[in-house]
Amino acid sequence: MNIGEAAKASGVSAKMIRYYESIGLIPAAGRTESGYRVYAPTEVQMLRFIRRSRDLGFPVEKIEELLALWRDRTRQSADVKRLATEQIDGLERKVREMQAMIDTLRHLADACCGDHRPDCPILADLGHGVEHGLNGAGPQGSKVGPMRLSPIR
Amino acid sequence: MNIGEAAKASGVSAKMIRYYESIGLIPAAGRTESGYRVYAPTEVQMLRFIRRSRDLGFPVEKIEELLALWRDRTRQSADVKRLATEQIDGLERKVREMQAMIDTLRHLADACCGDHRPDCPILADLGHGVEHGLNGAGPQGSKVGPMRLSPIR
DNA sequence: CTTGACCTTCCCATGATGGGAAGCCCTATC
DNA sequence: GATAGGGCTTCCCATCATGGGAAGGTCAAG
Repeated sequence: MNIGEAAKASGVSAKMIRYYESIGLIPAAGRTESGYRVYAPTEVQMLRFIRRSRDLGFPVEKIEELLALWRDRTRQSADVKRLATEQIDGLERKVREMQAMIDTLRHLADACCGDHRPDCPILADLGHGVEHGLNGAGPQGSKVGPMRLSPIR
Repeated sequence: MNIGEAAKASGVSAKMIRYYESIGLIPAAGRTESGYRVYAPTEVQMLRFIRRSRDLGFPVEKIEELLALWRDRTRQSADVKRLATEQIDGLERKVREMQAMIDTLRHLADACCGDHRPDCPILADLGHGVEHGLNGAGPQGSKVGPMRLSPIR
């Protein structure tokens, strides 16, 4: 099985397979006499493992740990579960941040009539940087809200 | 006002101010005789605009458009609103993707007892790549679900 | 005049991925 | 057997927004 076939079978692009090898996430593949990489079903399975982990949002660094646990017959499932719950927590944090952005944006967009006239509360907010009253209840409204979030990245 | 003061006043780091200037997002700042950048309140306001737009998740490319509309007295608020709703749509798409990951992960984590034993449905799923039965109802369950998502990025 | 805090430019790194060039290899077809 | 086309190899570059740091100039307070 050469790299193209392994890529198709695993869902990981040939480019990424080489990359994963270069950073040591997977061991160096065997080679034919002419230098082509050769993959056994075991290695394809490992690539599928990686692909699936990526699909769940795990960074390569964490996938390294997951792979180590996968290979370790004496692992403790608690370690795996911890990685999973940490991943959940990280994703939920990002979701909360983005949801806050969405809430602010929707509030602003709702206030913008979106016609041919130039007046626009969205630009007014961005330019002025004032409180935008997501809590319409008045001046005693708490200052909490979807503002000043750390960037997503 | 030098770059450090402008950074503090706007919430944009000096490093990023220089970067924004280098990519043409903001016009080149004035200079003192000795070469220090000088910022007027107008420019600080523009930086705050950028900072706030970034906080709402807008990429620099879109901020360029927002700034252009901000400066354009003959703009149509519909254009601003379109940018905002596109941003909302993009964020919501990402939230949905992440929520699907969270759902899958939570399902797997719930099935993992997380003790000292090596048996782990999380690793079994990642390694085997099988259906993981989010719909516990049986074999007739639909195949839809939080699988094979495009990466977040 | 020295010291420390600031400024300047320039280079490098991130994380995961793709694009592309230059060159070798393999297979099928003529 | 020659040739064409597709696949493989390595190497470099780009992304996107941000930070780190080095080398060197500048400013203000003591």
